[in-house]
Parts: sequence; C-alpha cells; structure tokens
Amino acid sequence: MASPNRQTWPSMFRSKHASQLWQSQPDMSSSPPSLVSGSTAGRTFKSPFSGPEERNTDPKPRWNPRPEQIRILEALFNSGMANPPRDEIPRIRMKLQEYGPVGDANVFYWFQNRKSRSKNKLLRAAGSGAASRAGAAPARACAPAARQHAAASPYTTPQPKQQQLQAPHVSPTMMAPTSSSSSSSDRSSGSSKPVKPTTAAMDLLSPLAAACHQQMHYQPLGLGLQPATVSAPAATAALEEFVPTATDVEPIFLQYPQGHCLSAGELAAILGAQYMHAPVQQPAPAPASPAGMLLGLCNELAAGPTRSGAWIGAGGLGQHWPSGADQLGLGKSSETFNASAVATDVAHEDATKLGLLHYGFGLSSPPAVNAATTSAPTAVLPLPASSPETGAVTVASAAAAAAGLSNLFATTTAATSEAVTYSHLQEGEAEAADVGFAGTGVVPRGAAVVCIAGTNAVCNVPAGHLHVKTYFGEGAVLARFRSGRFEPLAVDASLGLTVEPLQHGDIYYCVLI
Amino acid sequence: MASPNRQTWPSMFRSKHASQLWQSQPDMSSSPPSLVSGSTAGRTFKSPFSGPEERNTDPKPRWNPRPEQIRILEALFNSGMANPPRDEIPRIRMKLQEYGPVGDANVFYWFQNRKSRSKNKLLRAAGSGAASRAGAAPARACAPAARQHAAASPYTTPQPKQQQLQAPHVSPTMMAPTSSSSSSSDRSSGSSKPVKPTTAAMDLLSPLAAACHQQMHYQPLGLGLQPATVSAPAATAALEEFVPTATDVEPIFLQYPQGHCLSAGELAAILGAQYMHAPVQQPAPAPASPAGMLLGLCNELAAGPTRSGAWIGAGGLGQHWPSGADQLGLGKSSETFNASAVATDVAHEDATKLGLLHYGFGLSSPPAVNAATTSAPTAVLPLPASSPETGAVTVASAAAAAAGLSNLFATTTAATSEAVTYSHLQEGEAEAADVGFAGTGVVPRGAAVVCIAGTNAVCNVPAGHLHVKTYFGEGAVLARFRSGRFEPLAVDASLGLTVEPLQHGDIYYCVLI
DNA sequence: AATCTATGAATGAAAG
DNA sequence: CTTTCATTCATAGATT
Repeated sequence: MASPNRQTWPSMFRSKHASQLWQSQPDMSSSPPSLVSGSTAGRTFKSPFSGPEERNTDPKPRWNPRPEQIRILEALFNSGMANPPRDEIPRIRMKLQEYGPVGDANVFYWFQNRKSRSKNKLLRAAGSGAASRAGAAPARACAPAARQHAAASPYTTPQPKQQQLQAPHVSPTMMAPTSSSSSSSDRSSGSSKPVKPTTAAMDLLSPLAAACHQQMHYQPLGLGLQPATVSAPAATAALEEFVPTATDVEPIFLQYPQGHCLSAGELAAILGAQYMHAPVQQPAPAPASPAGMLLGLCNELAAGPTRSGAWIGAGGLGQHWPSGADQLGLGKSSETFNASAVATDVAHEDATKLGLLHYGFGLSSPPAVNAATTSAPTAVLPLPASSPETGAVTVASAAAAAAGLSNLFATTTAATSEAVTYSHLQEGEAEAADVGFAGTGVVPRGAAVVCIAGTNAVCNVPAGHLHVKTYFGEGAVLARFRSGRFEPLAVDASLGLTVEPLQHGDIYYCVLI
Repeated sequence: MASPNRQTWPSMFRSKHASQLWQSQPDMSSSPPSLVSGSTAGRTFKSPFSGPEERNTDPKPRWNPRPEQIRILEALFNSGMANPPRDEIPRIRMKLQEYGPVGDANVFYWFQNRKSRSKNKLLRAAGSGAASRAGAAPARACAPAARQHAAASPYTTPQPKQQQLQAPHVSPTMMAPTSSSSSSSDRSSGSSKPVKPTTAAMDLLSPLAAACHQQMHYQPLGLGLQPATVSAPAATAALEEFVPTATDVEPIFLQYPQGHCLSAGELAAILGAQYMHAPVQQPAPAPASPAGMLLGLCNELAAGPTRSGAWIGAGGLGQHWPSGADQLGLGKSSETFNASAVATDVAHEDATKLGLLHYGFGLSSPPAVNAATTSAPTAVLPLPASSPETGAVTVASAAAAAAGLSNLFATTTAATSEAVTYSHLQEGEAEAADVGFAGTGVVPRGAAVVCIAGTNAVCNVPAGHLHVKTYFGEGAVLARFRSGRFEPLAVDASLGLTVEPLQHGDIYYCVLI
C-alpha cells in the first residue's frame, strides 16, 4: 500500500499545471514528487515499535507560492472565501498559474491552512484578553465591554520579535491597486455591456462567483434595496455581543440569521473570480443582507465611476494615532517594500484583473439599515465610559453616504492612481461624518470612531479583533481611515473577526451594505 | 459546543481495544504526541477562554496508525474494500490490533478518509493535467494521446533543491513479503484442506471476504475459465478511453460493464481477511471478469508452488530507466532503510498472515483475453509518436505467460526469499517480453512498457494515474517491473485509477486475470 | 551551525 | 459521502 504517499491531494496536481507557463521559475511545485512518488509518507514518528517504519522521504518539494499568488489568495480569502468550493479550486489554481506553477492541492491546502491559522491566531489574540471573560457576559454593543486582549494589542504588548504577524500590516493583498483597468481589461472590457443585475444575476456569474455566492445573497441592482427583508431584531441581537469568546466564536456567529452580504473583500474576490473566466460584462449581483441592510452591486463599466457608495468618508477627523501611518505599511521594511513592489508589479495587475475597478456598490436606501442600526441606539455609549486602557474604540455614527467601492479600493491601495476618485469620495462624505460626530461628541475626543451608514448611533467597540457582523449586522463592513485614505478592514473569513485588531484612536467607518 | 469532543464514533470504542495489548508501545497513538503536545487535555491551547467545557482533558489523542496497520488497511483498500461494511470493521480492527491500539472508529474513519482523499486526489490529478483536455478527446487506447502535464513531470522540471525525488518508492505496504508461511501459518495451516471452490464458495468466505466480494465475481476454480462470459466488445470499449478527464472520471468509469475482478491487491486483502477470522482452508474464489478474461484462483496449499500465473515476466527487458534502481528504494536513505526493515519485520509478517503464500492464480486460457487485447492493436502506436514530454508511457504486449501471483508478491516484496521463484518466473517470460518489444521497437527506446498477457499489442498509455480497467479491461492488473522484481500497482478502490502515476520510462506489465 | 518561525502538506476526527 | 476542523509533520528561510 501505499500509504506511502502522504500527499493526498498534492501529488495529483503537482505535475500538471506546474509546467504550464511557469516552469521557468525554479521554485515550485510541480515538481518532482508527485509523479513519482508516492512516497511521502510516513509518519515519521518515533514509534519505536515495529521499528522502522518511517521511511519516507519523499522528496516532495513543497510549493512555494509567489508573492503574486499569495496576494491573490489573500484577496480571495479576505473577501470571505474561507474555503472555496471544490469546483472553484481549479479555477483559482488557473488564475494562480499565471504567476507560477501551482496545483489544486496547493490551493486547497493553502485555504485550509490559512483559515485554520488565522482562526487560531485570532482566537489567541482575542482569547488571551477579554475574550475569555467575555464569554460570560458579552457586553452589549457599544459597551465598554471588551478590553479584550489588552495585552494583545501590539501597542501595549512588548513584542519580542517584531511579530510581523498579523498585526497591523494591512495585507497588501487586500488592497486593490488603482492601476488603470486598461491593461488586462481586454477581457473584461470585452464585456462592455453592463448586465442589469437581477435576482437571476447570479446565474450569470462565473463559477467562482457562484462559489462565493454561497456566502451571500445577491440582490439585483435594480431591486436594490429590498427593505422588506430587513429585520431590526437581528441587527439588534448582533449588537448584543461583539466579541465572541474564543470558544463561543462559532456559536455566536451562527446564532445570527443566515444570509450573508458582500464585504469589500468578497466583492473583490467575486469580481476577480469572474474576471478569471468571464468578461467583465458579467452581471453584478447585489448582496442582500438578511439583517435588512442592502447594497446593490452594479457594474460600473458602462456607468463609469458613478456610485452611490456605501462607504462613509471622514474627512474632518484626521487625528488618528500618530502611529497610524507606521502601522499601515512600515512595520517592516521588507513588508513595506513588498507591498509597494507588489502593488506596482503584481497587485496592481491583479487589481485590474480582479476587475475591482469595474464595479461599484449601489447603496440602497436602507430603511432597514436605519432600523437595524437604530436598534442599537440604546447601546450608544458616551465615549468616556470606555476607558482607554480597555482598548475599546469608539464607534460613532454618521449620516449614510455613498462612495464607490472601487474608489475605496483604489485609494486604499495605490496612492498613485485614482487619487482623485478618492478625494472625491472623501469629500463627499466628509460632511456626513462630521455631522455624526458633532452630535455625539465623539469626534472631539479624537477617539476612534466607526461611522455607521445611515445612522447616528455612536458607540465604542472593543479594540482588538472585532466581529463586525455580530456587532453591526450582517451587512457591515469596516474601513479604517488613515493617512487620508480608507483601508478596508479585512475580516477573517473563518472567524468573521477583523484580521487586524481595531486600534484605539483610529477612525473606522462602518459601511452597511 | 462543540468543539470539545468531536468524536462521534470513537467514543464508544475508544477505550475498549486500545488498551488491549498494545499499550505497551510507547509509540502509538496515545502516546507521545498526544500526551505531550496536546498535552492532551484539551487543546492545550491557548484557548484561554471559556473555560467551561474544556476540561476534561480528554484530549483524546488521535490514533496514530502504525505502519503495519497502515499496510493492512491499504491492502484492504487497494483490494477494493473502499468502505467496509459495519460488520467488518470490528474484524479489521482486531487484525489491526495485533499491531497496536486501534478502535473501530479509527478504522471507520480511516476508510472514509482514504476513499474520499484518494478520490479527490485522483480527480484533480487527472483533471488538471490531461484530464481537462482529455475530456475533449479521450485518446484511444495505446494512443499517444496524453501528454498530460509535460512540464509537470519532475524529470523535465529543474528542481531547485535536490528534490529527493519522488520517486519510486514502492510502497512497502503493497508488497507482500516472502517470509515463509510457517510462522503465523499455524492458523492458516490448520486449514490444510483446500476447499474446492464452487460458485457457492463465496458463502464460505468470511464476512470480510464477503465484503470484498461486492467488488468481484467469484469463479470456482473448477470452473476456471468461463470463456463464454467474455465479451470482446467490452474490452474494446474500455480501450477507447484511458484517461478519464477530471470531470469525467466518474462517468467514464461507470460506463463500463459492471463486474469486477480481483487485483493482486484484492486477492491479498481477501486472503488476509479470511485469515483473520478463518483458517486458510477457506475456499479460494476465482474472479471472473465481465470483460471476458478469467483467472482461476486456486489454493496452492496442497499443490505447492505450482502455478500458472497470469503475470508476465520480462526478464530480458532490463532496460528500464537507469533510475529504476534508484527510484525503487534509494531515493532516500531512510526510505530504503525502512522498506527493507519493514519488509523483514512487519511486511513479511503481514504477508504470512495474509496468506499470500498459500494461494496461487490459475490462469485460464483466455480466448477472451486475446479478443479483448487484440481489439487494441489498431491502437498500437509507435512510441515515437508520443513525445517523452507528454509523459505517456509505452505499453507493449508480450506473449501471455503464467506466473504465480504468490510468487509475484514474494519477489516484489522481499528480495530475500522466493528469489528463486522470481527468477523462475522472470526467465519463463523473458522471451515473450522480448518478442513483444522487438516487434514494436519499444524496448530500444527504453520506454516504459506494459505487457499484456496473451497479446502482442503495444501501446503507450498516459503517464500518470491510469484507469487500468478502462484501459485494459476489467480483468487487468498492472505490475511495475523494477529492480528485478514486480511490484503490483495499487489501484484506488474508489476511482479505479492507479494510486501512483505511471512513470514514463518504467516498465509495466499488464496481467489479465 | 543551531534555532525559530511561518507555512505547506497530510491526515485523523467529525459534522452535516 | 462531502466538507470542515484540528493536529501534526516537515521544511524553507529568516534569525541569532
């Protein structure tokens, strides 16, 4: 038997794709092993017994994802594709193959590991601090509650090594470069015809998109806002607990109504996916959140940068921490370097391919949104209530405003292009933000704030990893405003917690999709 | 909730057997790893939180199958027991217990995972490479068709590191050691009386055997060769497609006539199974292949090493790749070492117990065989046709010859014993093989060849996972000739594809049972 | 060189 | 059976 080979999945592909176009690189995968081997195996173990079993040796070279590939994978992951359906894997692999040899197995393992590890990481982070106790009494929304891992936050904790970790770096992968869509767009451009999204839109989506679909409900742009479906209660409930305890994480999440909505990442992923095999013309589905908040997704190709974005700008509130800038990309020189390099090199290319620039969100007027958000009002707490040490950040509401998601991404990622768009967006929203803050008094404190589209609620959320959906409802997406631009906050696909812990002093905007 | 104990099945048994006799060994499951690391108790981890539940500490160490156990399991699996009936599980477990603590649940899970994973693996493998494109036009048998992942093959790819290669290790699990039957035979010996197989023979089989039975048709030895049932067409049809595409894998397989035949592995498994609970005296069923090729299975106990095996030797064709020897077991020192160790230690023991040495195949003169194989002739392609890069291996036919399966196993596994038998077999077939090659010119190239018993057809098959039945008919079993011995090629029970991909440059022999 | 860390790979166990 | 979770193994590359 064979047991020998350990690589179950891996082997198979290994050979295949690898060669395609990438062989050039010495690196990877395809390598050697699979064909041959089977070997692997072994459980190295010690088991004394029976002696020698071990064996193995299998050479099996392990796949070395290139940065570009990682970016793509990260983008997908951050977009909510925690574990791609089996059918999507080959598709993803194909995409990755453009950058080097990869096997389906590699993709499969990557997602598995990514999910598993991000989960553990977050759990630890959360767990160590408040989480553990949080389990007992989930603070109510906006409550000062969580001081989750006080220590956990990089700031407070003396990090031995510079823990590159997850920490602060905004993963480059998430950012969508602003590069012009022109280049790779040929394919995408091919689909100049914006499909009118309809509930049937999903049918038009590429398989990948379809896959993503599992995690969201599409709403035709036209339909836009189906306020009806909204249920304030759900939103309210969500607010009750914001920081799932380590153990409860799953349960808590699950307790909310099913249905999902697109996060910025998800959108990106989907778009990218579509791009992979279909022209941009693909219909853009609008996600509907069970919670009642809706955002129509529309194909911007034809329309151009129109958009009633869901992101709220916070022009006036500039005083995020001084560290803000550093955290963004400077944590590590290498990191920073890569980010930039990638951005120009790959990221940007990817962005184009992902089609991020071709789509935008259509924010539906959300009666539901208000209802949902409004339910939280009681939760609105005076900032002072939460002590700084708790690490809680303040959440402030602002009038809902619309901004093109594409713009958001553009600004987030590349300072180079689309700056205009960004500013545009920012300006448009500035007022609203201010308004919101003014009312709450949050702004003055300089505390981090999260603006909730369409509401005026203000509350502070625990600094640290936040379960956005639980806290703000299914359709919520957070963005951090730093250095004059918005950075979408990546949410761990598996846990639903923000990949980076919210920082006290930072300004966050909540987008209710 | 969850998470805590996950073990559904396990719980029940867990305790039971595990301790039985094996605890002694440090190694195992329980042991080291578990205790230590997981500290078992709980997820050691970090999960600080919530403390509730946890506790118990029952860390539930996960079962760590020993190599011997794996071998047995693999043997069973490869023998076609994709998913053993419930009743068989305890039986299998008992057998495994001889080597260490195991629970029924472990066995259950093992089979489930094995099946699932081998399926995925193969699907992808097939899919990614040739499969996708194969889908379009399944080459005809022996066609140069697949150039599945050309680049993929390790050979072509420049591996940065020394890719210890994949290679070739013949999994020890597959091999049946040549050890003398004496030792464990006591039980088996008890059944000195060879039961005359009859159609009713299956009734006499132990449950385990019966289980295996699902995948095969028993033919009484006496009946031997029921040429009548043979249908050339079926065989022909099979030849039409050899490499299922990723997507088509299942369908393709299913399109063939039902009915199964014993592969070397199956035989071994069955025998072993019988051994487990019944004395050797069990009747040996003869598998009948719907395709029309038949092989009588007889109990050699009484007769001694007689045998008209179905395996064809290729004494003269020594020129498999130079790497052949290396690949076999030298790829890595550890590998080699282990293999041998296991062979003497475990494997061999297993072999004895499996009763491999007590049985032999009776090759029925196969009118059908010829018909079936012959149908392929047109497909015979000049090796040159298939470029090396395509990764296709050449299949050559040779005059049918008979060799004892038992011998095959013996030679395959242990160089130590039964060498005589092997040489015997080899010699007998050398001529035939040469003849076949001579005609095709295959040999000269040093290409891998597959000799089909009873035919002269020569063709190349795609390197990579091959669906033997589809390619050569229901009764076909492939063996690789390496380092002077035959290694039966394991076939995935669920997919029917060879577990290890055929290697370009290797020599394969096809046995039509 | 020894170590550590991040992460690819593999696989037992379970849930659905 | 399919998918997911949890653990563990093993190794590349950074770190000291």
